Amino acid sequence: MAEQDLKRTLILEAALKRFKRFGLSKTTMEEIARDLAISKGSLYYYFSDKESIYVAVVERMIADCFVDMSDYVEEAPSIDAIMNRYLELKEKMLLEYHFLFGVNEWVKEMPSSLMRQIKELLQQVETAFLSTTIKKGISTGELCEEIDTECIAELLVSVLFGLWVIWCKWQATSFDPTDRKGLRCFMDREKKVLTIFFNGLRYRPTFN
Amino acid sequence: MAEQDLKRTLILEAALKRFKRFGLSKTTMEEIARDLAISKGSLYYYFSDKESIYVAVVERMIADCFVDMSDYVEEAPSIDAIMNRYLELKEKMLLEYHFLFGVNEWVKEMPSSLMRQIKELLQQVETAFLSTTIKKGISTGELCEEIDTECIAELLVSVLFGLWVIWCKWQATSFDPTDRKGLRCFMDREKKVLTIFFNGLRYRPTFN
DNA sequence: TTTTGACTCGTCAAACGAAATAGTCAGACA
DNA sequence: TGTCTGACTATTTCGTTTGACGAGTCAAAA
Repeated sequence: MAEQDLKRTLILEAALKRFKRFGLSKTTMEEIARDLAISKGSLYYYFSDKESIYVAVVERMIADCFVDMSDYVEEAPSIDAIMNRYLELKEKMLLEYHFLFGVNEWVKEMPSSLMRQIKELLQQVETAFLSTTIKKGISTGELCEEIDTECIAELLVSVLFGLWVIWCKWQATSFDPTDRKGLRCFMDREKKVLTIFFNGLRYRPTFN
Repeated sequence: MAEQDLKRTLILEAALKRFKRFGLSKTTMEEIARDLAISKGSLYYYFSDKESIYVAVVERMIADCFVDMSDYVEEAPSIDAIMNRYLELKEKMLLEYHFLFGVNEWVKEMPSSLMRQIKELLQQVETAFLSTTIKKGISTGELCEEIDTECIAELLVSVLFGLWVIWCKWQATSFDPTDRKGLRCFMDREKKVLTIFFNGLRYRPTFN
């Protein structure tokens, strides 16, 4: 049993390496198997299909990334501090996991149900994080008390996601994850939006 | 000369009717000509190509829509009032001109240079409008004085545009402009974002 | 000067075959 | 019994062809 889990983990690690560099559609089961010096059939012994490997990989990755963040929210001195660390994390994620998420595909085509699922997962985690952040802000008196936390967190996630999508789609000819300067510029926009947005949550929430 | 202008106007009106219902790619020069009971060749006497007709149509339409808004900004009692009218206008535009802008295409494919042009135009006008709105807000003391008006207006346009794109792309299976309920829901989000955003511009702009 | 309709040419989408790849399974092995 | 394999099938994807449609031209007519 523990043996099985170990094997699964090995497979996920090998898969991650491939997905990270080539994305979902450009890595084959054959290749993953070859990297591990096993046969393709074995992969199907541990995982029901390619999608489930992919989902597992992404889940692990997201969990890893956000574990630190969640811890940090507890001890952070202020909303601004949380935001800065959040932006750092996001920049690193965009840089490193651009192909894993298959951003290219999201931007061009109609999203497949799998991609919807991944996007849902990512946004859920992000919403949860922002939600606790807002709650913390309220408890420390930094933010206005009358905020519908969940709703606003979700809205903010949408805003950030939208900003990202149009960035990928319109700014460059095709989004180049290694273009540090472009990414910088994008992160700057995100930062500005976050700042204004949170500033807007401090007092007088006139929305209903 | 005036004769020519009249003819051009007639062509643009006929074209608008078609574009509005079927979009750019699904209306042919033949059809526009037929509607006017003239030959296709005549169209090319007045316009160099299909694109230039399309651009002219869109320019007219945008100008028509924003003329009222610009006037209203002068006399409006408050930022909130402007926003409400702006949202009304936008809802009407989305409902009526959804196909004219070819939103479907934007969302799916890589944007063509024509679509970039149209998007640029639209955003330019919208930025100008929001910019004057912000300036007005500053002059009446509603908003903080230290705002980089142009920059923030542009940012806000991006945010709203992003919100719209992801709405079209992810929410429904395919965006249905006649789905009043969905549109309502979307406009609500826009309103919330605008409210929070402008609230964030009132005091303490801690962004640099 | 304006209009026409027959003409060309490029584009795009359906059709199709071939190659690549996901997924299956009966049997081997420990 | 639990794990693994490689040959097998089924499906997806990709490149090519082809035919139709529509943009744009132009010589001639009004």
